[in-house]
Amino acid sequence: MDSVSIDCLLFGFNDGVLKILMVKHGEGISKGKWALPGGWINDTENIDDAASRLLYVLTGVSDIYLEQLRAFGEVNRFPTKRVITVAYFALIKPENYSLHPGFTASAAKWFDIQKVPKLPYDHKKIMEFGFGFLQHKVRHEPIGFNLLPQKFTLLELQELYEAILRKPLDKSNFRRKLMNMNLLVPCKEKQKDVSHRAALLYSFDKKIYDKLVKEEFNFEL
Amino acid sequence: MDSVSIDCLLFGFNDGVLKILMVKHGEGISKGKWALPGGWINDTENIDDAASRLLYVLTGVSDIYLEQLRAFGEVNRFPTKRVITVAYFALIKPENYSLHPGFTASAAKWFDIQKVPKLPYDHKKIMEFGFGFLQHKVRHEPIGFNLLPQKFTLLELQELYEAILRKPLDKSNFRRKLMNMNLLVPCKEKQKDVSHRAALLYSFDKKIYDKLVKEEFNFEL
DNA sequence: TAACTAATAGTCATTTTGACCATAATATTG
DNA sequence: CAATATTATGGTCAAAATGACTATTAGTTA
Repeated sequence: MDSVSIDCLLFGFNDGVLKILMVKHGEGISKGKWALPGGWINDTENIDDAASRLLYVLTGVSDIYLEQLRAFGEVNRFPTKRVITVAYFALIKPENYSLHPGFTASAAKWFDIQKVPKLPYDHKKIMEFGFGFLQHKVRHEPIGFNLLPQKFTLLELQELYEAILRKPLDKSNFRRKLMNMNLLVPCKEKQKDVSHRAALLYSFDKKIYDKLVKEEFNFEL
Repeated sequence: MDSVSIDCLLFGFNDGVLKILMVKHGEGISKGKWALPGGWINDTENIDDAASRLLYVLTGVSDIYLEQLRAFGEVNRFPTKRVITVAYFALIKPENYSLHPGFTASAAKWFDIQKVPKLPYDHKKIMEFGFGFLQHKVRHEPIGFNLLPQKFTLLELQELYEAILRKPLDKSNFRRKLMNMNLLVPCKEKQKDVSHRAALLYSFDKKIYDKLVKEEFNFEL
């Protein structure tokens, strides 16, 4: 089973910017290049488990929900032989995971999605597919639980949506729509250390969040 | 490359009922059983091409748009060895394709989705995933071009939606929503041989249809 | 203290929705 | 042939949602 591989596409959100987790290959034909964390599936593990394992040994990131994107299987996507890869997707808070490169990775780093270096194989295609998937997802499921800090302001949430959808949203309408969903619960706390009026902090109502994930939901703004 | 297979999930619509295309295995460990059309990927073909080829040799169905669903890779999903399968999905009009079983298939037949026999491997899981995919798709893309005859009545279209969503829809509201999309063009023809008032026939406006496929679209009814 | 920045709240016309009701056009039946 | 049945088609109406704004508030900083 050396003909099927895994590639992981992890999105994070930081300083108002969408990021992608990449590793530098420490060996093999693409040594020295940055690419998506990935590797070979063992014969004795489910592919979902292989994705978790590989992500962990390469980057140190574990205990996250990896969702399958799809398989990529162009004949010549890999240079030396025919390799089909199954891509996985996740959203996490970068600050909650320290990166520990290992196995075939000599480094691991978050890249601003707009500043990703040239990628080997069809990783650019995978990335673009995954970003499209994220754009679709954000419109039909609540998102943010895994991307924002526990407590956040409405503007931070809005900036997340704007970064994913790549378009400006109306502050007032965004606010109204979110509040009508009952998805957010106000904390008794305010923002600190800002050079203007401090905003109220909110957190997600886990119950309603989970309900909306299942329910089919529409968020066009 | 004998460790990756393809399985195809084809939906059709006939007599107001959703159908699934299945083949009877003519050889191998599941000889005599009905299952999704599928087989092995060659080393020298893209997986999308493998899906088209296998569907053709097994059932005679060709020239359709097959969309990848995802890979299924539980360790024990296949009895004799470790096999990862990539599932494909399509919507077609059964009456437009004559079935010619061949290769490892001794028969090919459309099954009412509610009356599918017990399936081998994880084909039931694949079918359920595909049906969920279809339910999601119908809410966010126009659907029907590949499922309904060239000219159809509004009630036929509504019955298609009801079969997929598995819930009754309000006739008047359905009509209004559809008409406001400008997706349908009235033909100058009416239904024939019905024992009640004949309905006007419609067909899809291909341009608007294609535009809506791309656009992100919302259809909650 | 004035200027600035972002938070928060509200307005309002328009569109969309959901749940109905009414009438029209055929076909079948008694 | 009149009554009945069946589906088509069109309309109503209140409630909710949307999009594009405007206004006010609270705190910072020059």
